[in-house]
Amino acid sequence: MQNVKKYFTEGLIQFTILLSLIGVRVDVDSYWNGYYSPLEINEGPSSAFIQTPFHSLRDNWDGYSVHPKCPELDYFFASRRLLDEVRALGSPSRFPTQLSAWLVHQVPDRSEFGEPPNSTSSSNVNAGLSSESTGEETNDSDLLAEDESCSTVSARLRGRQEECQTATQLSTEPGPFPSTGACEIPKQEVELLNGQIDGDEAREEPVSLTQLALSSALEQEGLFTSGASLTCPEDPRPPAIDIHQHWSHFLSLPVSEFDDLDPLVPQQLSDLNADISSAISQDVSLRDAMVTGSTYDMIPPRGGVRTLVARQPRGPLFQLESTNSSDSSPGTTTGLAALPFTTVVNGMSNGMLSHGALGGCLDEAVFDQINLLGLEGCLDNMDAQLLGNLQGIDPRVLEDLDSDSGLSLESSSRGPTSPGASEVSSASSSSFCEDEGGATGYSSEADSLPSKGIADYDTTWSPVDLSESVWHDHSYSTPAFSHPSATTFPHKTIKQEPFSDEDDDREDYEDRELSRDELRARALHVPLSATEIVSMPVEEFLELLEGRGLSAAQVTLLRDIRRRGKNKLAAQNCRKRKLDAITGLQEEVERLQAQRNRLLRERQHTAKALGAAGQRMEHLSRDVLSRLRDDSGRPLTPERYTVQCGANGRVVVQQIRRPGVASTTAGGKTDKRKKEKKP
DNA sequence: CACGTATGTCATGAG
DNA sequence: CTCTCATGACATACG
Repeated sequence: MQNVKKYFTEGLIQFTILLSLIGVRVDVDSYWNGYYSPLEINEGPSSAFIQTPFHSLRDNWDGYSVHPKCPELDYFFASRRLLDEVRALGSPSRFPTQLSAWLVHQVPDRSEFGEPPNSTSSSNVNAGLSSESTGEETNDSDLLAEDESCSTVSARLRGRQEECQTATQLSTEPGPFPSTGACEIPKQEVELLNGQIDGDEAREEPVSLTQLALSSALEQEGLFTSGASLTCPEDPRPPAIDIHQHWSHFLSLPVSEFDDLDPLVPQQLSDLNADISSAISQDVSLRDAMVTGSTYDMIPPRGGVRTLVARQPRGPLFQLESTNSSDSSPGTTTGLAALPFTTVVNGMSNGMLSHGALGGCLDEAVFDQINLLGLEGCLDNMDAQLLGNLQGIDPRVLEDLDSDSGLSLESSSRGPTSPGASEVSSASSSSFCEDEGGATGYSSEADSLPSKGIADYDTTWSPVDLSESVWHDHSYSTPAFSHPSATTFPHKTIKQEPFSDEDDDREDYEDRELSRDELRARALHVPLSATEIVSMPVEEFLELLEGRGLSAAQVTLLRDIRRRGKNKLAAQNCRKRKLDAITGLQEEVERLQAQRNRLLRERQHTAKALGAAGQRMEHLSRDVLSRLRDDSGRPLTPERYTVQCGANGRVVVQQIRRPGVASTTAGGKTDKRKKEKKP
């Protein structure tokens, strides 16, 4: 009997929970106010969030003294707590919590319907809850994290319901109830419940509910439909627009139909999947557009977000740029200070270049330039053989210089013009030789400059400066500019590798490695490397320009070298920023895609749960109606009665209105029954 | 040879 | 005004 009442109570509670799930405020107070009114459910913390043993609640139930032996004790507490849960569910906006609450109640229901009861162990219950609430996606950490809050509430609800079940079991046990306080429920309430409630366990009841006990909920529905007749005059068929049918329709919707409930995500799952694919394709497009696989690889990092890592397309520069994103100080020489060293280290690590070999190349380059300038006399201690070899480079050097277009070669004839003016004048594809008839001239100057170059060198630059700077001046075409000390190491690892092991290519190597500006600088006997020219402070640079008695061509060249070097660094930084921005956007796209997938999984999970809730609610509604009796003692049929919630939150069993037939509200009916059975 | 990429350079604007 | 930086555009080298 107690099980019957418990079942009925839980059925009502679950029904109210289900009503709350669809946004209807549930108030069962009016239904139970005859038993223990007022139900101050909203007073104090909800029992769902208190881990108080139910034994302690027995003594503190709003002044009501409940006897521990009372068979209604479990029902009493269960109802109170479950009502608290219903109230705690609150607005429909907290749907996940509500859904979790419903899922919580699914578990004991299952245990009632054949699953092995484990309600006596809260740990077991909680364990079952975790597996229940998460469903088939328990291995999904995201969903677990998302459902953590819901699971917490669910666990509490489960705990409360477990207490109720425990109370039920304890109440059915023979002997004194193990409670500290005395509880007592009026006898008429027990009678009322005995008369009203029955269920599958009703076979335990002696007489009255046998017929109901013979059938399950669905069977009862058919039974009542066929044979039962209520005292209320009504048509045998429900109206077309029936709340119950409406609910049934709502609850009988397939899972996919519940997708429409989410206005924020109106698309169907199939569409969403298509969107995912499209998003992936867009991602790939972006990736392909911005970073081709020939140069970059998308490697999955630890965090799951792929990052761009350069495969050293032409040197370690982009590897440094792409990976060292933190070094994003725009254009600062300090930020780029590590470039030369990194380049050197990388080049050395590759084993493609030895310091000795590079030293030889540098020597050759130096001698080559010296030879070009006719400065052999200044370095008479150099290897004549090497110089002779280097002399063969001269024509090609000149050709290369001639072929260079867009050179901003400020001839001395134009005077020390501003960089812009010189660039405009040099915008044409005129060869360097042709333009450089003056101080910065190269080919023709090679022959005409020796004496002048020697003179300039002697007058403006010290031999020490020349030797040091020339030996270090190999890095203008490389991203290494900042640290002069690093110039002692080879800077050009990109193009050195193919030629480092072949002596025949040294000439080409040197020819390619030396930038045009460096060649010009050497032609003008500027012993400073481009790195030094670019990286030196502006004060020092100005002092250099003004204090050494440089010619106009030298000043112009120095300015251009500095300007171009600065601009080159700026361009590298700009491209680095662009690449970082692209990488960041790509990571953002991936992150959003992952979030979207997670939300889609959550939505799918919710839709499944909601569909199951709908089915459960339909069954529960029928079951509840089948367990109620009208004035004639006959069960209520879903065809003629519906369980609804009023605007005030009251749970009512409403008779289905039919045209021309007066109907009674369920609230009145409920109250009526209560009044009838609780005088 | 065409194409894509990397890099350097120039022009320009802003600080 | 000069210097520096950022950036688009263009040119060139290279695979």
